[in-house]
Amino acid sequence: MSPMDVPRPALTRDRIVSAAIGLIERRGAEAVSMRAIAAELGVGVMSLYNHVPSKSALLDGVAERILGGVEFEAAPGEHWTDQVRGQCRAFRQIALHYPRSTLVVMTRQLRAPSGLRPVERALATLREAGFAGETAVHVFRAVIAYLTGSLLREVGVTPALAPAPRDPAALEDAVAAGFPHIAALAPVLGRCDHAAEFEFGLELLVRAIEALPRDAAQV
Amino acid sequence: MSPMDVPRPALTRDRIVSAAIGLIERRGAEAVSMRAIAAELGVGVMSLYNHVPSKSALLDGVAERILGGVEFEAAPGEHWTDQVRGQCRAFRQIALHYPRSTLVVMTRQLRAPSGLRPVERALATLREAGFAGETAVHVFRAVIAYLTGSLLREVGVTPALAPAPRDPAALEDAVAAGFPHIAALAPVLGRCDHAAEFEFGLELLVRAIEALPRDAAQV
DNA sequence: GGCTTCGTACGTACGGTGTACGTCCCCCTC
DNA sequence: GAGGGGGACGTACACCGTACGTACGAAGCC
Repeated sequence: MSPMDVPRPALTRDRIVSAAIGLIERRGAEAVSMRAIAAELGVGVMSLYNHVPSKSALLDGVAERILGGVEFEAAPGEHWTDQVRGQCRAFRQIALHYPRSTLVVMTRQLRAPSGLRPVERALATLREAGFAGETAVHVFRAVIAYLTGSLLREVGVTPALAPAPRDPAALEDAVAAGFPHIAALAPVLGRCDHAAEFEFGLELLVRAIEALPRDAAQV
Repeated sequence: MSPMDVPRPALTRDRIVSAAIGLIERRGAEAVSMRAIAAELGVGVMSLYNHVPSKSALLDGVAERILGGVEFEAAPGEHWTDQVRGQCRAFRQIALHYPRSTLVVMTRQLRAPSGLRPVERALATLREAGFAGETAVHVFRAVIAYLTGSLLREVGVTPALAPAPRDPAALEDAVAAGFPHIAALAPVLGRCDHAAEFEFGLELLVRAIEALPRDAAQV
């Protein structure tokens, strides 16, 4: 009959994940509910559970999908420090592309390959740069920590101190409350060029890593 | 009458905040509900709203209380690099003292003085070390990013890659899936001494900051 | 072709959430 | 004692995740 002539595209885990991502980016992570996703797909709520065991697993799928979209391939002859920079910037790019999903992606610990591929690439770069196993992991974890903090700030999960002292009243309050340095730096604290801050800290880290002793320096 | 002879301690914003912190630490942040807090205090749910305008404001209070408990005073003659280290470690101490509240504290942007005091102390240290305003803020933000990422990992909000390859099967999977470096480093990746990792990255950052040009070096 | 089987979509229902609203009662002031 | 104000409380609403039972359409078998 006619309902068969307009078959909706089959309900699928992939379509559900896509709808969830769209919903998060459009209306925020806390607006995501199974009902909202079902409505978006024009489908009953419980039909989702035929393809996804739980909301938590669905969010795992969101993280996996987003993480899988990063481009991690390095230019062949690139210096290892530039490879590190490139991998960090690749991470930043996806975070900016899916800003409101960033916290979701970062808080899910996934064992799936899409989560391990960036780890593999980073460790490869560091070991080829001449860092022994133990040191490579230390460096890796330090960089990850910086990345996590930077990106969570940039997407607004964590405060940036940015729009605070826009008005002079807050500034007066600051100096009156015994915060002279904050008052003095208010114009600088009021702005936050995320790209510049990211590069500043990244350069700081890369230079520090470069100064570390290596077992077998190459290139 | 007799109900007056056993007067419950007056319901108070402070007591509500304390109950919330206790609940978060005992049963996790997602177990916090107005009903659970009220039950903990032996009180009706809606009575809470006489002292707290909303759950969000209550969580602000939690963040404020915890942040206010940090000890930021520096030893007088201390070198500025040791002051930086000390302030970072102070932050880590509260994070470890309230592990399950850490995400709540970090994701709330508060304008209250208790949130600004650590900022003021950090900026004072950096400016006294001879960093001009702009640079001081850049350095401050880089350190904050590292702190955020480190502590969120340590309290378990963000994955640590730690207990993954406990069993040899996962390791075999890793090498089979084309992750040779992960496989090779599995024993190192399997452990994560958070204190050591924290100090490693902190040292990396402090040395890098020390190498930065300063307008007026002192001490 | 007829029958069975199975996967998927769906409606209903339960226990949870934050909180708006109205009521009641105790205590303080006059 | 009378009046008033503030805090404690119960109820109610809209929403959440999801367990459970049902109904229907396609596929396999005789």
